[in-house]
Amino acid sequence: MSSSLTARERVRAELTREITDVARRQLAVEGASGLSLRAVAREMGMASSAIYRYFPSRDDLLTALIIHSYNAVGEAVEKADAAVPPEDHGGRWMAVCHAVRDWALAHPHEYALLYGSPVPGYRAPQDTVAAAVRDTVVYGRIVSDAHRAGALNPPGTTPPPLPPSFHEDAARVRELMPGVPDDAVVRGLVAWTGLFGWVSFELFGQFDNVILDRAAAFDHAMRRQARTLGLPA
Amino acid sequence: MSSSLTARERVRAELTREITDVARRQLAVEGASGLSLRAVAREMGMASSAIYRYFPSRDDLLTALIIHSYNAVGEAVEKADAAVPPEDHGGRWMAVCHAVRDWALAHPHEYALLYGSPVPGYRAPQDTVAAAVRDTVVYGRIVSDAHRAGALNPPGTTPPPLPPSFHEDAARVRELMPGVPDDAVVRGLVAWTGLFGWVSFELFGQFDNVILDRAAAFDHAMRRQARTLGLPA
DNA sequence: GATCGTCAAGAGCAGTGCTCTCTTTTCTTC
DNA sequence: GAAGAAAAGAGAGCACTGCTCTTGACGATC
Repeated sequence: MSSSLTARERVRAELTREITDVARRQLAVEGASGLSLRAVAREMGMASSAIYRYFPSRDDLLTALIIHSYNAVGEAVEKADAAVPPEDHGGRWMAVCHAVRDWALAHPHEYALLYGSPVPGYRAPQDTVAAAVRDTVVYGRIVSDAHRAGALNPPGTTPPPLPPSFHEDAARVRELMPGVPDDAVVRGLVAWTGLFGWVSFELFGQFDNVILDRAAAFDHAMRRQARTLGLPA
Repeated sequence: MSSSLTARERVRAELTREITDVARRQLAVEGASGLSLRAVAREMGMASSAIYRYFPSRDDLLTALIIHSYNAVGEAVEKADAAVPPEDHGGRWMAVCHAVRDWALAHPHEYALLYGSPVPGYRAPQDTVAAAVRDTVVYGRIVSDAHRAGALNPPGTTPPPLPPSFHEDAARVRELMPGVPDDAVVRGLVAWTGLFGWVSFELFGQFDNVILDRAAAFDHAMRRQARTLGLPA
């Protein structure tokens, strides 16, 4: 076992994992601004300076947590999508919506870290993007599948004309949803941002004292978004 | 002048205003996490402890800034709405959208403070809500006006059935958009959260390297949202 | 004119991220 | 197996933070 891994490398990997685990627990309780390297070190019974052997700065530790969280929500979305018959595109969309919301409600501070204000100086190194798009990849596949199956019906009204510059932007988005025409791309973007806009409003307090049956309202709103997208739900 | 205001009260009000001004400048540059009471005191040439005569804690100062920012975006939305003929409901909606986005782009850290993650321990005292809904009040008036004018046409497809519990929630929302039926309320909510979802995605980096002509894409997306709402734009 | 409330200032506490130095442990090479 | 190199831990210390407490000065009030 553990071929070509020295004892030192093994304990280093183990300690790195333990640090992120402790940090993740602190993040879940206190939020990003309450995450403290010294507190992590204290809980692990080691000197605070020793942490810097594993993470060169607090921001690097935060970045690790961000990547972890992106993967967590991405995995939740992947599982939710896989549990629905592939040809039921509307059901897959709803499953993704609920997966995002459920994960956000279960991990509010982590959701805030991903989709709220960028906390520290400023970040988003290149390492994060691969993990960051995992959920979007799933979503793009749903839209693409629906279009290929001819299930992506635009709403009855004639759409406003597309700005000429959007064609290039749509081409970049199309890498995630192959074959989908420009007009469906913009509808896809509107629905996707609408999902996160709703979840953020709910999580960040904008619905307080207004919307009380959050689950029901969310479910209905996302069914409406499905119509915008062109899916029956 | 300044009847019934002693000299002490006047200088106190003046100093309070100056503190918030300095803090607001620091917030604009550094962001909420970089706002420091000591730095504010330093810039004003006074002892850090003296600040506590005016704001009992850092969170209280932040709350004052939050209220200020809510009023700023509310005022921008009000002005944008007032500049469009009242019967042009679609134009008013687009004006509000662009007002929100323009203000957010001009004051990214303040936008993050309002619609991003709740930064410190947790806040939102009752004082903020009056200021927080100023923009929503304008929006509600547009939807209400459009409905009264018979301009709020639902899309062709038959909507999914409303959950029974939504009727009570809709009643609360209806205080901001009198007379609007339940189904239009939910469409109004979807469009409103979609606006902020899009702006947040743009501001918080989710569109980086994907959407480049942000202004054009935003304008088109909000025109699409107008159709969802039932407005021609 | 004495009194009382307000305000500014300074010192100090506990906490933070981070760096530097020194010692200990572990791995590699002879 | 011993010697040298590399890595890891520990501790002190710097500059910073929010916040509290005490002390002294000023201005309004009786």
